[in-house]
Order: sequence, then structure tokens, then C-alpha cells
Amino acid sequence: MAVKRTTLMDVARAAGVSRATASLVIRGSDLVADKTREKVEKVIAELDYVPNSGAARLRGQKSRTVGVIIPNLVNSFFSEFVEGIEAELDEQGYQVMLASSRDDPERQSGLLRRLREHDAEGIILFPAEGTEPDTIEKLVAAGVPLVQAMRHVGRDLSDFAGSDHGLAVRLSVRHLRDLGHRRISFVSLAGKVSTREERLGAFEEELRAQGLVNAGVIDVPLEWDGSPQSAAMLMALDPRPTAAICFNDILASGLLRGLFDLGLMPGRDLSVVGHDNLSFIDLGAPPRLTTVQVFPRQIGAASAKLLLRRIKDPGAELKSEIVTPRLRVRDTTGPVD
Amino acid sequence: MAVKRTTLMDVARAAGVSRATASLVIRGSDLVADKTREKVEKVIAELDYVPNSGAARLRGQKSRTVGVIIPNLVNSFFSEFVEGIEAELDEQGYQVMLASSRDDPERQSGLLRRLREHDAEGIILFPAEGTEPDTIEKLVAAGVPLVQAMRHVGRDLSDFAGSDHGLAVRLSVRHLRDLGHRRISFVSLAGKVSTREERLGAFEEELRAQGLVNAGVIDVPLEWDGSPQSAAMLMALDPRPTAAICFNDILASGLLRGLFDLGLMPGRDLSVVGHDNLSFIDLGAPPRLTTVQVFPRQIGAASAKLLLRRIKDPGAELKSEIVTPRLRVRDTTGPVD
DNA sequence: ATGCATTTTTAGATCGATCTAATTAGAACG
DNA sequence: CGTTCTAATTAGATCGATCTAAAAATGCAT
Repeated sequence: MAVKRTTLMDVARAAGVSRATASLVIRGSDLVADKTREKVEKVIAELDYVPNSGAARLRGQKSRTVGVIIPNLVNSFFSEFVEGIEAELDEQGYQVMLASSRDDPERQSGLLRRLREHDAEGIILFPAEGTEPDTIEKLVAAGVPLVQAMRHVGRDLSDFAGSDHGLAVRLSVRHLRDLGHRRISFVSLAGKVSTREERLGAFEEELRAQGLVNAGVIDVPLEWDGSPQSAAMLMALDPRPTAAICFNDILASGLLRGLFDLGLMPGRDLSVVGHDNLSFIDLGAPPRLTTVQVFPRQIGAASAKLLLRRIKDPGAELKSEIVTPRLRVRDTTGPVD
Repeated sequence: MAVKRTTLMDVARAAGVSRATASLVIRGSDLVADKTREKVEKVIAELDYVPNSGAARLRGQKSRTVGVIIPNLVNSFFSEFVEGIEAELDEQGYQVMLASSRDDPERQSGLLRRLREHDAEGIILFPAEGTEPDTIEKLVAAGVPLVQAMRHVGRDLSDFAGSDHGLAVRLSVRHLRDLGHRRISFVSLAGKVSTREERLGAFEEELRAQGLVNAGVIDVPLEWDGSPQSAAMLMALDPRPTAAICFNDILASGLLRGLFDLGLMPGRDLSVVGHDNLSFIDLGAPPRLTTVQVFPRQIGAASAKLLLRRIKDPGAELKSEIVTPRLRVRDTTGPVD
């Protein structure tokens, strides 16, 4: 049971060299003669030696580990984001420690602490709803390399990688304008989300710029079924909108279902634009959702790159990496009659 | 820049006690007098002391970290699985190290090694396609607590948590039989997947048991669009099937799309059953997919529990935790004319 | 006070690697 | 063959916590 761990000492002894030499071989130093290297490597393979990184990091100071905190993993938006991070870090030999805040700032604080205990060299934080700027300031002040991703509570606090939410909304509005729509609604998430203000602001601004009418903003909860009740709510508005822009694809898909249930046809009776371009959109029955693609995988990769840069050079200037969203026109938007 | 780390020594000095006492306070031992505890805790808060887990684990042997390897995070099936693991481990104060094998056994070996270096106390492995039993045998022999999850390359090698694939298929077949279907096809993934054999075996066996006809097995690649070409392939079979059971919801949704493109109506012209019950099924336009729910979150939680049990008691008997799947009848299956 | 049993505290060894600084082996040369 | 320079190796200190075993402080009864 209590199998004693194979240590560097065992390897050294078996290979007839010193601990120091064995250590050099493991770390691929070129200070060691080829013959010696081969000998040691053979022994390592035979003994199935696995270095104890605890000891290594204690002495060497680097854990080659990065902490990642996300609100949850419920939809592919989040998991693609994590995939992007993982792929990029993996390439640089880093390991990801994943934790989910469940959008609770309290929990998030605990996780941050735990990640530091676990000696993460840096942290990528997709901030939970309601995160205090203070939380981030403290970490940065303590010298913890940190990147805010997707959301932020202040871009002057740390590096940041995200999407241009304003542009996403503007693209949607312009697309609808080109199709002749003049009365447009926005289906948003209830609750205080930082990105909500950002998008609503851009929505109203762009409507004004294009001389269009805000036909009303409705708030729905984010449920697994996408809250199809939004359909009836929209149809009850006066003046009635001919198009709706949704906060994300889940809400948009819920709206589609709601429309069907009312016997209405998306793209004809009401044009619908989503946000995220979740991967399920191309699946299943038509019509397919017109939506704005935001490339979470790229944003994940970008935040990983930013973090590695900051770990290497803690004094570097603050940097933001904004991935440009792209409109994907499919079936749920059409010309107004 | 090079902010020197606050160590236990600093805390001890500031509080006027010894390192050992400070250490006891941190670990919440009741060996220490209340007055002393308070004093030390105050200092810890003031100095914002964060223990170096590297040092702790070097001495104490426990890292409170568990490695999780999955093939990828592409669909919600995987991310729900990870969520289940994370939630369960988090509750026990464990941290998840996540890595993606991209279904490549070579990569997987590298990751396993890395997780061991990072001193994971145990590993939950969703084995990559083509994993050799040898890989797992070696780990178990080396005394690494390990749980295979979802797939396995031998249930007698380690603990296992998964779903009853055979039952899933049997439920599907019986449901179709009840609707009057007699010629049923199976849409599978190309390639050698362990679960493929298992499901196909159950498929043929249950057909035999129910006196039904195998109208043909077709293989398609797993693409982001669900490979809609499966529709044409099925319709070209002779005798033509009246129903098809798909390997997963992605393939099933691709098939639905393919049917629509051919002007055919799922549930009327061909009944379709999926597998997984991915969360997007309730979203978007009807018809909604009839499918078998497999509860990945529960399976994740179960594998976490199994792992914690094995960490506590390395000598415990091998155990398998099989979550029972459930058929969710929706719109894509209907009576045969 | 004194002795004895507890309760608290602590010195010092220890975990397994890395780093520094010093040593040894090997090569090249006159 | 001795000298010098470079390449290869190594002894020993070190990282920051935990553990053990023993010492110091405290309480209590006599």
C-alpha cells in the first residue's frame, strides 16, 4: 500500500551519479555528457520515476500552474473559452486548475485564495456577477499576475481579454436596418450584469444613430429552456416590434420556440438575432438562428497569452485584447413586409 | 517586483511564537490555547499570509488536488460531467486540475505524467479513444488512486463510474417497438470507440429479443454539423428503416436537419432517437428530439466520490457506479403508419 | 511549596528537488 | 609531462512547511 515514492536520490544511486547530475538530466540541461545522460534516462524509464513538483517548486519557485475561475460550465460558450485557455497553456507546459464560482463573489474569493495556496503562477478570472473592483486591486497589489476575461470590473485594473459587445449590438442593429426594420426590441437578462449595460447602451445609441425606434426592452430570467415566454411579451408591446435582438443564443432560441408555440414564423413574423453563436445552432430543425459570433475559444487563448506575458514580465504595461465579433446571417432574420 | 513571499516564519516572528505553533493554528489544531490562536490569526490576516502548498505537500504528502482528464469540452455532455466532478470535489476542499487529451492516447500519457508530477492525489480519467489497458494497469500498480469514467478499457482494472449503455439502447428499441416499428437502423460513429461495440451489441441483441429487424448500421464522422448526410444514407437502405437510433444527440440532430433538407418529417417519415439529452434539445424550433438522458453531472459526481473513497482507503474493493439512463420521449418518434 | 498530570509550546529533523560554488576529469598544447 | 582551459560532475546549503519528541507552562491535589 504505502509504496515508497521513487526519488531523485534513488535514480542517482541506480545510475551511479550524484543527485545534482540526475537533476540536470531531468531538466534537459546541456551541461551533462551524452553518455551520462543516456545512462540516467534509462534508469528513469526503468524506475518509472516521476519528479515531485512540490519539492521542485518549493526550491525553484515556479509551479507551472495557472488558475482559471469561471462562473460555470453550463453552455458551450464557457467550455469553448476554457478549451482555448487549456490549449494555449498546455502548449507552454502549463497546467490548468479549474474552479467554478457559480457567479457568487463570496465563493470566488475563497477560490482565489485557494488557487494562491496551490501556488498558481497566475490567474485568469471570468469575474462573477457583482465582483468588487477591490478584489482585483488587492490581488494585483499582492503581485499576482491576473487577467480578467470576458467580463471586467475595470479595464484599468488588470490585463483584459474579451469581446466588443458594443460592436456586436451595432452589427445586429445595422443588419436589421438593412432589412428594413424600424421598430426593434431587446431581450435582456434580468439582473445586474456588467455586459448588460454595455449592450443596452450600444443598442440605444445605435438606434438613435440610425434613426430607428426602440420598441421596448424586456427582461427575462436565464432558464434552461431559454424562457419562451419572451415571445408573448414581445408581441404584446405597442408599437409592436418587427425584430428583436437577444442577449444570448439561449434566450434567442427560447424566443424561437415561443414564437412557434404562438404559430408565428421567425424571420417572417419577427426577426430574431442572437448572440454567441453556440455550436448547436447548426443542428436540428430549421430555421437556424442569425447571431453574432464571439469566438470564445480565441478569447480564451488570448487571455492565456496575456497571462503568460505578465508572468514573464510583471512590469509590462496593461493590455487589452478585444476579439472582433462577426455577424452570422442565417434564417431567423428577413425583410420586413 | 520580486516581492518576497510571506512565510510561516514571518508570521511566527510577528506573533511572538514558534513556527510550529503558527503551523498548528493554520491547520486548526485544538492543541493551541485560544489566546495564542487569536494572536496568530490576527497576524495572519494583517500580513495576508498565504501558505505555500508546495512546501506543505512536500512534507505532509497531501496536495488536496485531483487530476481530471477528458477527451475534450466540445459539448455540454462533457462540461456537465466536469461540473459534477468539480462541485463534489470542491465540497471536500479539493481542487481540480483539468486537462484535455483530445482523444489522443499519446497526449493522454503525457498528461497523466504531468498530473502525477503536479502531485495529484488521484485521477479521474475519461479514457481517450484507443487507450491501452496497460496505461491504467501501470498507474494502479504504482499506487495512484484512479477512477475510469464514462468509458473504460476494463472494469476490473480500476473503479468506474458510467452509464448503462446497453440499457439505453434497449430502452430506445422497446420504445420504438411499442410504436409499431419493425425495421430499425443504427447511426454510429465511425472509428473504434469502446462504447460503440457495447451499444451495437445491445442493439442487435434487443432486436433479436423483440423479434425486430436490423435495417442496417451506418457509420458517419462526428462533425460539428452532426453529419446530415446520414439522412440520405438511411433512406437509401433496403429494406428502408422506419426508425433510427443514433449514437448521440449531435448525430441525431444532424439527421433531423438532413431529413428536413430532404423534405421529410422526423417522427412521421422516420422516427429518430438520440442519446445524451444535451441541454439544447429544448431550445429552438420544434420538433424536439426524443432521446435517452444519461445524467453526466451525476456520473461526474459519482466518479469524484469513488475517487475520494479510494484516496482514503487505497485497499478498498473495486467498485462500479452505474447511473441508470432514462428515456425522454419528445417529438421525433411517432407511430409507424 | 511540592509532585504529578495535563495542556501548550518548541527545537530540530525532515520531505525531495534545485542552486551555488567548488571539485574533478579530459583535452590541447608546447 | 606539466600546465592551462574547458567540460562535466558533485557536495552541501536551501526552499517553507510539518512532524516528532521533548521541554516548558499550567492546574490541581496534597
